[in-house]
Amino acid sequence: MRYSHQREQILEAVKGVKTHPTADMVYDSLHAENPHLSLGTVYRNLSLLAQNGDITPIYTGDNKVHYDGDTEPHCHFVCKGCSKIIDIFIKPQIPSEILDKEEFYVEDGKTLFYGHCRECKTTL
Amino acid sequence: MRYSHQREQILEAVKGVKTHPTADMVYDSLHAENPHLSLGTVYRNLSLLAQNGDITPIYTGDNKVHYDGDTEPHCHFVCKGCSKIIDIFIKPQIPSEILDKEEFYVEDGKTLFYGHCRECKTTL
DNA sequence: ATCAGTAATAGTAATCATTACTATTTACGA
DNA sequence: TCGTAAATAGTAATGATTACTATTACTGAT
Repeated sequence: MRYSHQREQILEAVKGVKTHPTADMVYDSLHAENPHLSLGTVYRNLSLLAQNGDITPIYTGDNKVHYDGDTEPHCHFVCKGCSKIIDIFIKPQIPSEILDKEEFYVEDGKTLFYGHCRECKTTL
Repeated sequence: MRYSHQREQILEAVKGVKTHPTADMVYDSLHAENPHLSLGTVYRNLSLLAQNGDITPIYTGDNKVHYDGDTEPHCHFVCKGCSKIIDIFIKPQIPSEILDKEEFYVEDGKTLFYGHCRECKTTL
C-alpha cells in the first residue's frame, strides 16, 4: 500500500478523537483543511485501514459504520437515546468451551452494551 | 397493535427457522404462499416485532439487518467466509463493574464472535 | 350482522449510506 | 527526470431501508 496524504489525514482523524466517527463525520472534520478531499476517498481508506487492522469498525445498528482508532480489544456502550458510543475498557472474553468447538473457529469478538447515558436517562 | 395476517406470517417465518434471515429473505420465503405481500410490509413488521421484543435484530456488519426468532439472550458466531450466523447459547455477561457506573446505565448486551466455519476453514 | 373509523397493506417513489467508474494526479523505483 | 501503477476527485450507480398514498381489512359499537 502506497503512502497518501489523504490516508494519513483520515487515520489521524479517527485516532485523534474518542467519538467513534462515521465516514461522513471524518469527511466533515477534514473538509476545512482539505476542501478537495472526496467522500469516496474517505470511504475507501476507512475500509482499507480497517482491513489493515489500523482501526476497528463498530456496527451498532444505526445503519452507519463507526470506527474506533483504538485497536486494543475492548467493549462499547451505545446510548439508545443519543446514539453516543462510549469505550468500555474491558477485553471481550471468548469462552473456552467455544474455542474447542469443531463446528467453527473463533478469531475475535465484539461486545456492545445498550442502554441510556446519564444525560438521556434524566430526560426520559 | 392490531392483528394482521401478514405480521403473523412474518413472525412465523423468523421463528420457524434457525438461519437469522434478513427482510428480503423473509420476503422471498413468503412470496410463494402470498404473492401480494409487499416488501415494505416485511420491513415495517420486522421493525415493529423487534421493538415489541418478539424477535431480536443482529448487526453483523454485512449492511443488512438479520433477525433471530429466539429472544432468549445468547451470542452469535459470524463466519467471515460465508457470512453464516450460528447461535451460541451462552448468555452475554454484563460485568458488575459497569453496572455500577454513573456515566451510563446498561440495559442489555450483544456479543458477536467472528471467525471461519468448518467448511470455510477447509477451503482457505 | 352491519357500519364507521382507524390501523395495516400494496405498490411505488424517495432517501441515505456506500460502492463503482473514469479521467486526472501523485508516489516512487529505475 | 521519467514511466508506471496506485490513489484521488468528482460523479454516477447500487442496494437496503423508509416514506407516501390510495385501498383494504380489523374491530368495537350500534
